[in-house]
This record gives sequence, C-alpha cells and structure tokens, in this order.
Amino acid sequence: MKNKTKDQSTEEKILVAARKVFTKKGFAATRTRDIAEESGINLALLNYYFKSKELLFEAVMVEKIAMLFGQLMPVLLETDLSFNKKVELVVERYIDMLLENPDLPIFVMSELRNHPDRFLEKMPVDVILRESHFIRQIQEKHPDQNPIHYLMSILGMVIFPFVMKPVFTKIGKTDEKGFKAMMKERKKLIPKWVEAIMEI
Amino acid sequence: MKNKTKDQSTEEKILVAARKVFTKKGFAATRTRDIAEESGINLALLNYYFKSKELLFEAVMVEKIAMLFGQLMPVLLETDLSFNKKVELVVERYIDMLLENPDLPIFVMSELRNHPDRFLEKMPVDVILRESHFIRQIQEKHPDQNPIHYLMSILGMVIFPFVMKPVFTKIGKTDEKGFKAMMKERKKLIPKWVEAIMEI
DNA sequence: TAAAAAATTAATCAAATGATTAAAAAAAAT
DNA sequence: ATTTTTTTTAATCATTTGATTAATTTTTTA
Repeated sequence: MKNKTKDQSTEEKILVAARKVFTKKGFAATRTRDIAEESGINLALLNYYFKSKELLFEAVMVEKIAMLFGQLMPVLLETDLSFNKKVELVVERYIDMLLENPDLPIFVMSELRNHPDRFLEKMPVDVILRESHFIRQIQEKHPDQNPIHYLMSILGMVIFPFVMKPVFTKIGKTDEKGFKAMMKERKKLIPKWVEAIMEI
Repeated sequence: MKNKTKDQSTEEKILVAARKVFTKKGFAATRTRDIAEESGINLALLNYYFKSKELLFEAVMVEKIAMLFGQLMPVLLETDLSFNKKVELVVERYIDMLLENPDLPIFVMSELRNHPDRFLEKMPVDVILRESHFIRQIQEKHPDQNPIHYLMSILGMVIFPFVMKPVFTKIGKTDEKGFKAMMKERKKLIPKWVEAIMEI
C-alpha cells in the first residue's frame, strides 16, 4: 500500500481495459481474461485488485452512470437561467460528452436491464423529477401536462442518434465523420426545435 | 416431419421461451438451459430443433428486427399521404407496437453491438434513406438540411422513452400504468410537435 | 400389428471461465 | 543487509455451459 504510483498504475491499467471491454461487449459477454489481456496483466491480478468480476464491473458502471448524469444535473438544478438557455447548455454539453463516449447510453441502458435494482439507486432521477428547477420551468409553461414529456423529447433528440449510430454509420450513408458533423448541427437545431415545441 | 401440430407445438414452445429469455437477458447472459426450462422441454431438444444457441438466437433476432421495421416501412414508402399524416401514422402505430414490446428497442440495439455485421444487413435502412417518399418530403420542406435530422428526432421522441422506461418506472414516480398513459398522450403530442418543428 | 421414423430424455463430454493457491519477484521497512 | 510486506505470476480448481450421444418412447408408415 505504499508504492502509490505503481499501485495506481496497474490498478488504473486494469480499469482502463475494463472500461473498454465492458463498454464494448457488455458484462455477460466479457471474459475477465479479455480484460487481463487488454491491460497486459496477469489474470490473477485482476482478482487481487478488484476481488471479482462483479466488483470490477460495478466500479466501471458507477463511473459511467456518473458521466451520464454528471453533465445534466447541474444545469437542470440551476435556478438562475432561463429555460431556453438551459436547453442550449444541456444539448451542447451532452452532445459533446456523447461524441467522446458514443456507446455510453446503449451500454448503461442495456446493463441496467440485467442488473435492474443494483444501479437504479445510483441514478438521481427522482431528484431531477422532484427538485429540479428545469422541471418547474416546464410546469410553468405547461401546467396541464406531464413535464416528463418534454424532458423525454429533449433527451430523445439528443441521445437517440447515438443509440442508432451503429445502424446509420455502418450502412455507408453516414460515416464516422458525417455522424460527428450531424451531431454538431444538432447542437443548434435542437434548442430551436424545443423552443418551438414549448410555444404550442 | 409429419405430426405437424405437435412438431410446431414444441418448436413453437422453444421459440416462445427463447423470445422471452433472449429479450430479457440478451444473448450472452442467456443459458440454453434457461430456455429449455422456460419452455419445459429437455435441453437436447433445443439443439435437436435449432442446432445451436446461435441459430436459435438468429431466428429470434430476425423476428425482432422485422417488428422494428415492419411497422415503419410501409408508411415511409407510401406516396399518397401528406407528410403530417405519415407522422401521425408512424407515431401511432409505433407506440402501439412498442407498448406491446417495450424492450424491443434496447434488445435489438444492444445485441447489434455484439453481432455488428451479422444483422445490419437485415435492416432496410438504406431503403428508408434513399428510396422513401418520407425522406423526399422532408427534403422538399428543408432542402438545405440533412433529412436524417428529422427522422432521428421523430424516432427519438417515440422510441427513447421505451429505452429509458426501466429508469423512470422503477423509481416510483411513474409506474407501469403511468407509463402507458404517458405514451398514449405522446401519440397526439409528437405529431403536433413535429409539425411545429417542420415550420421553422 | 410390425417395422421404420421421429421425438424425447438422461447422461455425459469438452471447452470455457471465474477464481484461488502457492511460489517467485519486487519493493519497503528495519 | 536482512527481514517483511507487497506485487506478480504460473498452475490449477471447480463450476458452468453449449453440445452430443446413445438409449427410450412416441408416432407414422406399410
């Protein structure tokens, strides 16, 4: 527990590989040997540092969930910004983050299906719904409607293209570069669309 | 190959169970024994009828992909309907179908990640993009923009709530009934929103 | 009804896989 | 320098898992 640099180095090496392999293949399809090989360490070291596949996965999953909500929360809770400004910020930051982590949504959502209870509690969904200024702003504009409708639509327009990315990229119509360009365009389009939707 | 009713009965029993288990747990996390138990048949029968886990999975996957696009295609290709009418139809039919098969999108998309090339070819994405009247109608209204933007937004607003369903239901805010009610509301909301978006 | 074919089962195999152990190597402490 | 602790490795274990086999039962055919 002394050699801090090297400790962190191997532990981090394992984590880096685990992030990569788990994210790409999912928990069930990932073999601990894959991670060991990817990180260039002995298989036993993985258990030495992380005790089990489950615990290593949990470490990765917690990080990913944090990424998924870390960007979102501060903006949604902020009380000193207009609704439209918040939409701009959320869309811009989220698309930037997802361009760096394209398979984050599909990973988190599909793993959530297999480990239902374990990770839901780590998601601050009730905070968003019950305490966020953003939801309150929606309610002011549309007191008669469920505010989740609008949150869903915004997130759907932002996140869904990343879920569909494998479909639309591999086909050849939209390549990797084209996808990135499209998502950058969406940064400007989505806020305008949302503005229009809210006016109805 | 004669006793047709009973043949189909066991084969169908296996398929029913396979649909259920594969959809719930994904390919990698599914054990052939799970399917055998779920369908109340001997494990060897599974291989007797479907040769391998892979082939059984492929049978299920093909069905699911067909469901995912079967609804969509006819409407998108239709040449005798207005754009707005098509949006109405797509949204209505798709939401109805997804209410019957809530985990269809997350299943297909996450499996696509693990079997990338194998199933992409079974998706008529290029037909949608290159030959659909729907895309042409979008291009007429917005000649300067990539029509995929609008397709993505429509599908995102429709499908994304189903991807997020486990998150928003388990929390307690929106229960199963609430979710269904919300999606029924969206049948009317989304077409109005799309109409507004297209006017910009 | 007897023979042939098809369906079903129990038992088993071989490979894969998560995990452990015991020994060796490296680093830290004394 | 020597001891102790920490890190790393190779070998191995026990279990799981997809698949097969050989025997049994059921159904079909003749």
